[in-house]
Amino acid sequence: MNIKHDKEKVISTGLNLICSKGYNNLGIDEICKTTGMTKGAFYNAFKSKEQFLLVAINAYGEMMVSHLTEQLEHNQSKAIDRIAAMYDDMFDRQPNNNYTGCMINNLMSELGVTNQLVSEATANEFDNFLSVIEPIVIEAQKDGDFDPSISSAAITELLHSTFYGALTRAKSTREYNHGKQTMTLLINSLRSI
Amino acid sequence: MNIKHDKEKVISTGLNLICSKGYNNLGIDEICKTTGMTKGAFYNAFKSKEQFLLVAINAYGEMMVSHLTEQLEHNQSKAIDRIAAMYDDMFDRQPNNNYTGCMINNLMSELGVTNQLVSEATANEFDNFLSVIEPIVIEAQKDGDFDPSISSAAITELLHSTFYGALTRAKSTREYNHGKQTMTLLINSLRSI
DNA sequence: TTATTTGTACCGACCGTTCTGTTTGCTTAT
DNA sequence: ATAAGCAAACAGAACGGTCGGTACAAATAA
Repeated sequence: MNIKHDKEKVISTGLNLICSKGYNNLGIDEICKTTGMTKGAFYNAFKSKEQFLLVAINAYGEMMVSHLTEQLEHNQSKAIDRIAAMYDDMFDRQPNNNYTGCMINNLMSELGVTNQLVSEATANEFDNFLSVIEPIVIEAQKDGDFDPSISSAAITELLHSTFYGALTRAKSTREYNHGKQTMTLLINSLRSI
Repeated sequence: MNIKHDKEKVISTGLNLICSKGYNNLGIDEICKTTGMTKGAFYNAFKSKEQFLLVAINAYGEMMVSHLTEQLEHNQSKAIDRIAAMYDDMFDRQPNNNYTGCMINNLMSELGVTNQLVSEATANEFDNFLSVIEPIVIEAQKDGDFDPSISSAAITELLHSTFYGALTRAKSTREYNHGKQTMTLLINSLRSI
């Protein structure tokens, strides 16, 4: 049961490739070559390219959930500020990531219409992200920073949808300040009084 | 000099195919077969698949600009309501379009990182859309519905970024009411007083 | 041994593109 | 009017390359 090129490595490498090149534009050969594994090992570990994608989506989702959780965890600053800082940080990372954006958002867009399994998986991961953010939104409502009469789920969805829209735009402009400003304006508009 | 399969038809057909299948997942053969033309005719009209895409982006952009202009043109209702109605209408169309979303948004996501020409073209079309919407935002500011102290460009960008984010999400959930509610919440949050 | 994992050659299908040859419709000379 | 000449438009077979996936023997573990 010794796997030379363990799944972990292929997944994390392939994940980055999918992020930057997209799914249809990425070949198995390139995944293998980049990882340093061979096709035999790849197809021994995954039954198809699609299944590999589903595994990668899952891994990416878990990664992001723990990243978001960490970013949002309680510290000295207020909930609304932690939310703002999290989105700011996400945009700040884009230049270093060559503006690859978010894998989930990219795949929803590329395969949402044509691949049922992928669209279900990405929709599911999106919901996972919302589940991490919503408690902090509720906290901000309790702080009186967000209007408590508005559904916390609706606010959370608005926040993350806007984030994804601005992130997609950043991919083509290769510029992240507009995105940061857009998120800031949104959060300020949601601020009660 | 008579062109049997005039460009117009190929472009409008191919445009819809790109919208629903994406660029990398769509072959010239399928474009030709769907349009009823042959490869000879296709490559006589376009020098490459990429050039065809650029032409299609342009055609789609013009189509959307005139559509948006029409939707937003002055009528009995207030500017802010026309904006809200436009986004509502856009979501209402999604089920009929099989949740293909917006071609510009899709291409920004799929090719933004890997294709310079396409990312420039899509960024340009996005700006064109903003140019159509911003005057109506200014009108809403004059009506006192949007805060006039906020940059109209920033408000417009926030509106359309959120729209794109929610549209992408709709692709994977195949459901458009969340998107409509998100846009409504955003517009109400932007409403002054 | 026996079972599992790896490396590599290979398959058929499909890709974007180019090719050759044919049709088409306009121009021009008669 | 009509026929020759011509260039653009068309049809669709063919090309080299790449794709996802498989076959199978060698290597490695149990």
